[in-house]
Amino acid sequence: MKKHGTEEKLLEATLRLISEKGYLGATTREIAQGAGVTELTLFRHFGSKERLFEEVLSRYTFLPKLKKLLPELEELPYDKALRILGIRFLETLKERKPLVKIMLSEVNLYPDKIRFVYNGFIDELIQTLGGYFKSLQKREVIRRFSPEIAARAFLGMIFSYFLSEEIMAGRNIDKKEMEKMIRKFTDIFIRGTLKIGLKKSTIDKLVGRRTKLIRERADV
Amino acid sequence: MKKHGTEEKLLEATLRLISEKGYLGATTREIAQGAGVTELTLFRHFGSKERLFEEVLSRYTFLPKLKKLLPELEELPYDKALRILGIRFLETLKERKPLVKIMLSEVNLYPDKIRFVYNGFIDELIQTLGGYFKSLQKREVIRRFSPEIAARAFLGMIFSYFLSEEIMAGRNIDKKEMEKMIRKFTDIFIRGTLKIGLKKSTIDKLVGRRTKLIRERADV
DNA sequence: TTTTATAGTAAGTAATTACTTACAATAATG
DNA sequence: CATTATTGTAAGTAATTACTTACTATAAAA
Repeated sequence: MKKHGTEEKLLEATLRLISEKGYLGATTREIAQGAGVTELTLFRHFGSKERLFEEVLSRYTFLPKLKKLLPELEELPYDKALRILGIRFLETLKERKPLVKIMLSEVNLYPDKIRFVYNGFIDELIQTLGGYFKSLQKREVIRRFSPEIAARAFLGMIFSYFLSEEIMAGRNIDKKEMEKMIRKFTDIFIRGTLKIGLKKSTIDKLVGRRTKLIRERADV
Repeated sequence: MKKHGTEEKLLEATLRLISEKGYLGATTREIAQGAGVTELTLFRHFGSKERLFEEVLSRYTFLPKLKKLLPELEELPYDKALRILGIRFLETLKERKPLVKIMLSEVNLYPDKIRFVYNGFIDELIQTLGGYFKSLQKREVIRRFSPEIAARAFLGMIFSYFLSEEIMAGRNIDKKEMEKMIRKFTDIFIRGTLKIGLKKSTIDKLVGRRTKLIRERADV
């Protein structure tokens, strides 16, 4: 008479198996077996495979714990704040790896359901980080640029790294490597966003552009 | 008596349907129908569904046209070179969108086959871009950092943007928006990598770090 | 003790799947 | 014209799928 435990086990097994074999590849029989119950029990609790899947999506969301990190960050130096945020982000991705896998492989089959989860996650993230950038711009620590685009850039570096290593290559990013990569990413990003008195001519010279010429559009 | 046309049509239908519905979701009947032939014709040509899929993977690879772009880049100013490369990269992703989708959603089902395609693509890309960075480091345009990691960072920003917009949100990135985003990404990246005489104390002050204190490790 | 909620056993449903077999139609090639 | 390669039609295979029905077992709650 342990209804609660049963549903939990079913949901966990579903998350695991669908993330491994995809929605169509994970059969209800397998899922039930993985949860240690009968297939019939699965249907008695969730009615259909699709409803079970929906339950998984609504239950295992990404914790928005990054949001409440924002006030703490404001008191830290810029570089350290970014590093902490980067590491937290990467840790969250690792924790929620099965969910990330599901989102990537099931967008086509269930666009609405997946996008709902994805947007809730990404929007919040970009807003949070973008807000942090805005406050730094007011304090004249970093220069003027679109905070949202910069947030995309920063998070994008990290996510692609995660995708490449953990999802595609199937490797495990350990803590040491993680910190090393985040350090290098943030290093580039910080110098790229800092408000330093850089004369345009200095950049031009370094970059190898002939300043006198009429600037042509990037006609690629 | 047009064998060639038949196989081509089958391969194209396979690429399209698997990218839309996944390997398990795309049935041989549908694929045959999509190619305008009988299901039997499909099996006569490729023997099995899996072999047909393998053929698709080996045929529609990412063109390594970025590699031969390298010599041209060396003659351009740094910022323009990066922008061109970024745009080319994004264009390639858009052209090969079905293949990207397949790679993302089928890594779990066919890890080896997918990783083969993926690695061939990503390695070449990182090597190419990394090589470009190396030469710029020799010419003292940009500062010292790991060229491969920087390449990952740059490409990662763009890929995540593509993933978010085109794959997850299902939107189409038009040329105008594409150039705008690439411009902003490269802007951050270039300032982040340029070799400018930046004193550590200047950075520290801006960043808000108290330089006198003992530097603590990023104990996150 | 009786009831009730939750589980299991066992058997079976209809639909769909990848794939096959036997045979006929067609059109280019020799 | 005869051959040969390619496609089609039609029917069917065995396996698997999500899901159902009828009945039993068990343990907590009443």
